[in-house]
Amino acid sequence: MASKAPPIDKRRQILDAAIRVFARQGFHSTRVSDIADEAGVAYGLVYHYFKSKDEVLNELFSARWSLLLTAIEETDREGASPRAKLEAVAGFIVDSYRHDPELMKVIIVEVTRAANSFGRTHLAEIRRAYDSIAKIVADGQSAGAFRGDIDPTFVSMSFYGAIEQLLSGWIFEVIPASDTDFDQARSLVVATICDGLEPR
Amino acid sequence: MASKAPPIDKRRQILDAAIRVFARQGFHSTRVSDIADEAGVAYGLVYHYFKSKDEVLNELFSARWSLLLTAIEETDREGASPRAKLEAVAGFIVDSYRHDPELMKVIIVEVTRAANSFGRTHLAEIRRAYDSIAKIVADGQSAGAFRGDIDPTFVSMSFYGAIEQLLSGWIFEVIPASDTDFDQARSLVVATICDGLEPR
DNA sequence: AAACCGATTGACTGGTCAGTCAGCCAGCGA
DNA sequence: TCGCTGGCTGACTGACCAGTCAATCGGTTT
Repeated sequence: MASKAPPIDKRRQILDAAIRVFARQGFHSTRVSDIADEAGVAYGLVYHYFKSKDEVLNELFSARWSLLLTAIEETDREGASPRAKLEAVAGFIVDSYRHDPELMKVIIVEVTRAANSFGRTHLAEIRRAYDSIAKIVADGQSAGAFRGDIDPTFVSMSFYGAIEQLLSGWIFEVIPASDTDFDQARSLVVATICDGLEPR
Repeated sequence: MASKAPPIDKRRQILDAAIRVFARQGFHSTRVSDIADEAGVAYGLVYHYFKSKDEVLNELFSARWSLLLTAIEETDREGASPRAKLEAVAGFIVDSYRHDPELMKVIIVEVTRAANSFGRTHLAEIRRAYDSIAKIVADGQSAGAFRGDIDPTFVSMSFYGAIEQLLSGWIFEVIPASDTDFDQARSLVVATICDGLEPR
């Protein structure tokens, strides 16, 4: 019987359509009617499932970002070497892009880098990622694996900023994006940061 | 006599007002009337000096960015060590923020990181900065000062991304911003990148 | 078969601005 | 003194679009 199938279906359909349209046109220049058209659904239905256009983006961001936070915190708890932890974090972010470039484009361009609009709304969630990375670095310093004369917060921002800039480069086709490039990028960022961090 | 003083005056007044208002409210949520009010000038005068609201931002960006490009290319031509060159580039960007935080906030938030709107328009100019940095790295590799197994483009993106993320942290008060922090940040980014880059 | 109910539809409205334009005013040259 | 020019003014308009809502549809319960 599975009586409650349809509602979930259409809602998901709208979210998926929104990813495609936001990625293509950007949040500000997509009309709600664009989302409805792309989803093959009536205009009003978008408002049946979501309070506003903003809420659609919020949901897309929060769902994905919480996966990322969980992955980072999980990695940290697993107790590998600090360097391996950073490698895992970089890997997860890069793989997120590899797996669903359109969604990651929307998240980075419209939220993470849109600090004046949606970035503000989600600042606490975003900051949690910075903090988790900083914690990995700080623990690495306590354990003597990283040198202690650098502020972990600075390192965390640089590390995340470097990764995000590489993603942006792929997103806007400033730099080539093949599977090889993805793997190289991950090692590069970690190697660069760590070889600068490790005691000499 | 200096007969042509007034026109330049008001135009500058509008640009300065725009910096303040864009920094405070963001480009999208400032009305042209906000700029006019802030400048103490009639609404229509903005359109006397500028073709559109967009053109005001374009002018702010291009004027400042070309200074940055000149500074980078100048530094490169001066023939110091590759590491010193990168230090100079990082220093110039950080000093730009220290000197005029509001303008740099506007440039980064509304252009550099707004790759879907103004970033697109100015992509070529932005890319020139990446390319200049990549050239410094590539030359460093040829000279044997940097190890050669890393793509200069990747390094350039990571380097710039790290700096921009630190600026964003200051702009949105995620990390503290004192003179000491500025100096530390500059050395940190360069130290991290270079100590990872230099042959061991 | 009749009442009911949530999903679905899309025409319509209200508010918001970017950009226009008709004209004002101050100084200058004739 | 009288145009004349060009910086300057701000009320107005046309376009755009998020969000509303009254109506319809299809299935389920009584």
